[in-house]
Amino acid sequence: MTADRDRRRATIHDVARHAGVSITTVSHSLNTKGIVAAATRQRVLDAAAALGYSPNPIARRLRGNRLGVIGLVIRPLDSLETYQPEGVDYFVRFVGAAAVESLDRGFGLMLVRDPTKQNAPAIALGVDGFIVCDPVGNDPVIELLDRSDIPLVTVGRDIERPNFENWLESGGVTDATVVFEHLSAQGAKRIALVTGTDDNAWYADSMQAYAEWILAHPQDAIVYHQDETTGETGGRVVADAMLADARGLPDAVYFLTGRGAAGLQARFQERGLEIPRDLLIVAGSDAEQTRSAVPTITSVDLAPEETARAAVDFLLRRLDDENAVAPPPVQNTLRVRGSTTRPSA
Amino acid sequence: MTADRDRRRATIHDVARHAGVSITTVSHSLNTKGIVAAATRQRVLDAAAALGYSPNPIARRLRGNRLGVIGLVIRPLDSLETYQPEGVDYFVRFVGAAAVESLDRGFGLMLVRDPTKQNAPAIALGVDGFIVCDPVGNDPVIELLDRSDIPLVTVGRDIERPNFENWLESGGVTDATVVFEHLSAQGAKRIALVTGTDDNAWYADSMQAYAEWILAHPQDAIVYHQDETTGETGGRVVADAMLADARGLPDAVYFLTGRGAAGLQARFQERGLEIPRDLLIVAGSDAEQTRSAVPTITSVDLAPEETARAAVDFLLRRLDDENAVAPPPVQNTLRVRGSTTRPSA
DNA sequence: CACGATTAGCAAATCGTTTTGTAAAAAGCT
DNA sequence: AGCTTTTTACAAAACGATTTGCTAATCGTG
Repeated sequence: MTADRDRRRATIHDVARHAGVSITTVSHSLNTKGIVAAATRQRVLDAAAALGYSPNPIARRLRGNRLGVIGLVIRPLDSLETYQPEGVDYFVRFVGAAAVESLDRGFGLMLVRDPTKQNAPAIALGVDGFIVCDPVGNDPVIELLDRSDIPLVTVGRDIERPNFENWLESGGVTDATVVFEHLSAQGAKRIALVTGTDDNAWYADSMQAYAEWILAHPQDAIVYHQDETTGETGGRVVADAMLADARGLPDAVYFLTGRGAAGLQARFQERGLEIPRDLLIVAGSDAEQTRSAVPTITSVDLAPEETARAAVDFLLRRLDDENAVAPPPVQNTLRVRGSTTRPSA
Repeated sequence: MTADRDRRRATIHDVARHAGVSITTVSHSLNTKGIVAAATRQRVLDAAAALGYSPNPIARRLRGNRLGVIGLVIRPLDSLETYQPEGVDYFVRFVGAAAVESLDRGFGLMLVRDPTKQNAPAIALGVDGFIVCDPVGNDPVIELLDRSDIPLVTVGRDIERPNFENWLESGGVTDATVVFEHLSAQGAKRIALVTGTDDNAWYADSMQAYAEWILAHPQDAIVYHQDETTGETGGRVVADAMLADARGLPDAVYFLTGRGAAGLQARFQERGLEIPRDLLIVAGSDAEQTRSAVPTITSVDLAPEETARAAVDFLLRRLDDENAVAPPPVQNTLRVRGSTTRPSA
């Protein structure tokens, strides 16, 4: 089952010898560079085919060419000490779609941890380009890649880097406004917002949209921040905090993380509230927990697949043209479900 | 925001010049090879730190060292003309867990399409090792990697390669037997088996277990094969075929793909059967569709996360020790749900 | 002080490509 | 024939590391 002869992979030298020419001529023939007589070129091609030769991508890259790999960093997963993506629906779907799109375009997709960390695989800085998903403010990963002259594209902007332009919109002001309008249409008068604790654009934009909404529709500002890594438990904690709040309960909650929203709903139900009769709930990202909760929870579908494809496409365009411009934002949609559908309506 | 000077990344030569030594000494100092005076070594280390030097992984790899990347090929996704992983629960979870485990061990995980195909990224053959998930019989990918002397580990064996030993068990004879026993305990007397059309070990082992079961518990052999890429639609097709079968309906169906099982159940319900009263259903792999169907469908949990971690660990061990031996099979469990739970029971 | 053993450090080869510069051969022109 | 131009092909220099010899310098020891 092992290689019959211990013959290593054929190199350009083998092809040259086999065709009776120099390695220069081989290289030129294969890459249609330089000037090579048609007959010679054919001879080289035949020799290459006979030997099953394919150029070594590593050697090629060393000389300055492309490796055919793009790196993907998912920041929110990164910041955790122990990577724990289970149930993090959005990222799993994002990775899958990004992989497919890259592969279809002839690139491998490499998943990498924060490349600024010491134990990061060294190859991280050898790839052709990077996609950074949901960077934090003044993200050191952007800093590093930028300094290393590696093209990069982010999904969601770095809120502390107004001059950085290579980013795609991913959920933002409009999304949040659509949610508030929906809640309002369902009769909500006191809307609460719950974000995570990361310093990213998604949270910042949602906060801003909330502030603007309140200005136009006066009510108490009810905002909670809950560490996104706490998942459903975190949602329960927020529910308890709301129940203990002297200002009284809101009549609608916009919880940005899907798992958190599910935990919040479950805890409120345990404490005797009926959803959606007593309280409306919307999750800012769709997740299995929002789809399988009872009642099912209205969620923003952030369209991770489409976003991933757009990100890969944008990066690949930038590889060829440094000045390629970002595509228009991906259209997200609100999936209205049981948690905001009053039986009467 | 761009690099202030167009200073490229520092090389070993820069460090050597800065420290006033030769590049040999730099290399030796950094890798603690050779013999270097403590003072010199410190000087080199300081210079390297001052310049922010880190060795170029590509150059390193060219000389024969490790790249720090492992490749992952998911065969069932590969065989499709258009990669379409949506809803394929098992693989998405597998990829996520494999990525985490690799990253934690200092390796990047690169997703690759069938590297035997022409348009595959060239780098595919430059990685340190490969994991191939669910190889088909006499898999050309194994052939290629083996010939290229790239260490590889498969999840599920290649059924036509009895001598190939570097594989992990993934669902097999035991799983299927457990399912048949469960169905039998719930009163089933005519069990049908539905596999996909791929030529892999999972299907083959299930077929064999079925054959053995029938031998011990005489009944008609009712076996269907349905292209796994057809998803829920495929499940409906099988249901219709069973309804049209002159031998009459089975009283239990073991459908290996989760989406297929969900489609089958839905179609039977449309045609007036009540599940589980009239027919028991078990899915061979868990999926969102089996969890959210009504009733929920009993499924085998193939433990993709644990399997992925075991595969990465096995491969990494084999990188260091060619003779490392495969770990024991991962324990799968049967998640009993509504589709096989008779209210009476 | 002479001698072998050890310690330090360097030049050069190597990995497999691409690219640059140059020389030889062929062709074109008076 | 003698000269310039165009073709064709090659040798050699990158790319950035690791590793192999080899030469000095230092150290013990009798």
